[in-house]
Amino acid sequence: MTSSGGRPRSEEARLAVLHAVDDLLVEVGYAAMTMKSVAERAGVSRATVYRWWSTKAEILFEASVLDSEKELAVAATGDPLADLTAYLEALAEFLRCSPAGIAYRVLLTEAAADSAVAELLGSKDVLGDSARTVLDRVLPDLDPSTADRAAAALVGPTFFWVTSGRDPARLDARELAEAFLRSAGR
Amino acid sequence: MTSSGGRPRSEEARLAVLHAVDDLLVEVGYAAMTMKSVAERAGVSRATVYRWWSTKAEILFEASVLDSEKELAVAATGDPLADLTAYLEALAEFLRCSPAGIAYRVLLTEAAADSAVAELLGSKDVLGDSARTVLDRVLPDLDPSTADRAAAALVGPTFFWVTSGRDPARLDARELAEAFLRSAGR
Amino acid sequence: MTSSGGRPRSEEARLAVLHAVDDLLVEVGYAAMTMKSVAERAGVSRATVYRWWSTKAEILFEASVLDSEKELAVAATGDPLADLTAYLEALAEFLRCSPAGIAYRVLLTEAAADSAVAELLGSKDVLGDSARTVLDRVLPDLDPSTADRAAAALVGPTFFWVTSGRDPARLDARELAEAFLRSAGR
Amino acid sequence: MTSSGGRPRSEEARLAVLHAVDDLLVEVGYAAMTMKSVAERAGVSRATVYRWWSTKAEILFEASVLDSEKELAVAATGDPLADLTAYLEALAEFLRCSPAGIAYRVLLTEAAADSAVAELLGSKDVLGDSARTVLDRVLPDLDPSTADRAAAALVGPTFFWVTSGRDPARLDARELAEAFLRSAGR
DNA sequence: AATTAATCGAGACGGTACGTCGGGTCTTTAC
DNA sequence: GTAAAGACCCGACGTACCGTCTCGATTAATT
Repeated sequence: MTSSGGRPRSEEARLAVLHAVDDLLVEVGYAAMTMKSVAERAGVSRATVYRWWSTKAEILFEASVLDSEKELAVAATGDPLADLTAYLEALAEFLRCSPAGIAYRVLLTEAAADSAVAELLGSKDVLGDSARTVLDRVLPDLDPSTADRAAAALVGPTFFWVTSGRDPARLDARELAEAFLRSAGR
Repeated sequence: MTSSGGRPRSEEARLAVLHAVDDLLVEVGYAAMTMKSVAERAGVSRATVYRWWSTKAEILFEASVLDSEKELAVAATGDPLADLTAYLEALAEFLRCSPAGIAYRVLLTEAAADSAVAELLGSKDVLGDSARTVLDRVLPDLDPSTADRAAAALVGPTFFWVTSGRDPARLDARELAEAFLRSAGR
Repeated sequence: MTSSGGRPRSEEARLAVLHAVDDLLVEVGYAAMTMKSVAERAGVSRATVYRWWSTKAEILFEASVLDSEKELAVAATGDPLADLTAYLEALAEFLRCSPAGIAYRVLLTEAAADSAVAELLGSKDVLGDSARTVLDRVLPDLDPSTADRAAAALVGPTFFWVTSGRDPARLDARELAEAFLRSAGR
Repeated sequence: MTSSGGRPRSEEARLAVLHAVDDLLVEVGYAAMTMKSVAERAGVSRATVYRWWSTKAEILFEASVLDSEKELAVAATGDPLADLTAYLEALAEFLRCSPAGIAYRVLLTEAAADSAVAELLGSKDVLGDSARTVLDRVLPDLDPSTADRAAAALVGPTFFWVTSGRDPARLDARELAEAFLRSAGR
């Protein structure tokens, strides 16, 4: 038997850690978010953190995936332009404000240098998946082999705008949606 | 007189540090690139590093700006499509391989959590400037007030593709250039 | 309960540090005996040293007190002159050769400039106590109010001789003991 | 000629350094008295300090010898007891308060570990010389071969009392002088 | 007077120790 | 068998002083 006897894992501790990571990320940033501070914020011993996660990145990834799906989901209206506009607005909000979104951006950069993080991210294409979900709806006859290029064309401008710290007020989701449809030949 | 007396700053040491950050960034990544390792790689004392730069980010920024301009410059051919294609190819290469480009991406992410880094980056819009230079050439009648949105539309897809770790071989600069011109209405 | 949980302090580490200061003091002297070198010699991390002692002086004091009592103890023979002679010989040996004695001398000097060290030393009068123990035996009717002056008269010449670096071979403990008894009116 | 031309050494700088050392020794102690702080206090560049002295100890020794002789000199009264009492009072004052005296005590301790300092001190027996000068006067028929033991008997108790941080008010120079004469057999 | 040469202040240089902090591990007791 | 407490070793942090060095500027004695 794998688990005979013994004290069961504390779900309370697990969630406390995931929330602590979200909080600390927006409060002090990735570099200053130490395993020690996570443990203290969560009211958990450091050993407990290490028992379940090896690195900051792992905790962050688990916390990010936990929230990203529902934050990037948009209701289908039947109108392609409206759907795309809603998605781009949700995307900007996600990247700019949500702990899950910020965590995702941080992990993307860490992945550039740390192959373990890269592999972690490869296991779930958060942004690509959400974009393709919307694209399947508004462009049902899209060639699957180029779907990810279309996703990049859709996500890219907003992603760059937010990531490069430009003024979010000057980001016009509707215009970007129109431009996307126009370039897609529609 | 402003600076009488004293041993002059060693330009040799300055360049050694700037090259050391470039090297270390690609070799071990941002997090593992400690001030100590920078000093040792540069063959310079830690005190000398701290004398001229406060943080890793400052060194990285100076190193990045040093190289970015010439790496992102493309010759004018007279053909809009060719110019844009060449630019997007240089951009992908810059972001994916160049130490200066990787440094820039790292700094963008750090800026999300560290306002000092954000301010640093605000002093020079490396990617935006290079994109606008090309846009001025191929779309001379572009409204200046929306030039940065056009720049984001041009840069965004490639930026996202590279940043999210997608296969560079499947990135088609010519197609992206065409899509951009199409969405721009020629 | 006062101290439940937690790993107990390593007595091994404590003794290793106390022995390391003894060794280093005689090998390289007080100034060159850095906290770093103490930790390395003891095979202990610097953090562990700092966890239990704030300064070199504190370690040295603990190490000194640990050994001084037994090194300065002399057996009672019943003969005053023999007892005093034996004590002065032990005293010279202690001050000149014993790590504990050298540590004590160093601390006395440091106390001149550092009030924290002065307070430390005030908590235990190593030399005075040992001298009074012998004096109680050989001069039982000594006025307690002047016992410390008698102690200074007994200890002083030997202390000065050794401290000022004079030839130990020319130090005659018996003669000093006789002179002391003579001046004490006995 | 050995020294043709060139700017002569600044006597002003020399004295400024010697005074700075005295001041700093009593203000911050030996350990905290860095070469840098000496230079700054003296209003002199560090290079100038290093040009003329190799170590703190050398500066301290030169400063100490400069003052010690006159501070330990006592007028001859013709009365042995009065002469000795005056000397012991001057000695206590010197060791306890005078920068030169404190410097001397510090150097004695450093000498225990640093042979260069020991050699420096061997070049001039400040305390022994002063004691022998007085002894020559009050005990003219003293055997020269045991003069230094007598000096130790005279100086020792006061030296120990002050060095071990005992209350100076309870130090009775006259009583010590009487005890010395008693033990010397008149 | 012009030259020469050793001095001076200033301050950057490569080192090293400082005392602190976070890394991850381990040991103990409590649940 | 998990959890909390906390000591352990390790190594980077940013600072300060070490002693050396390269400057430009000053200051006499020698040409």
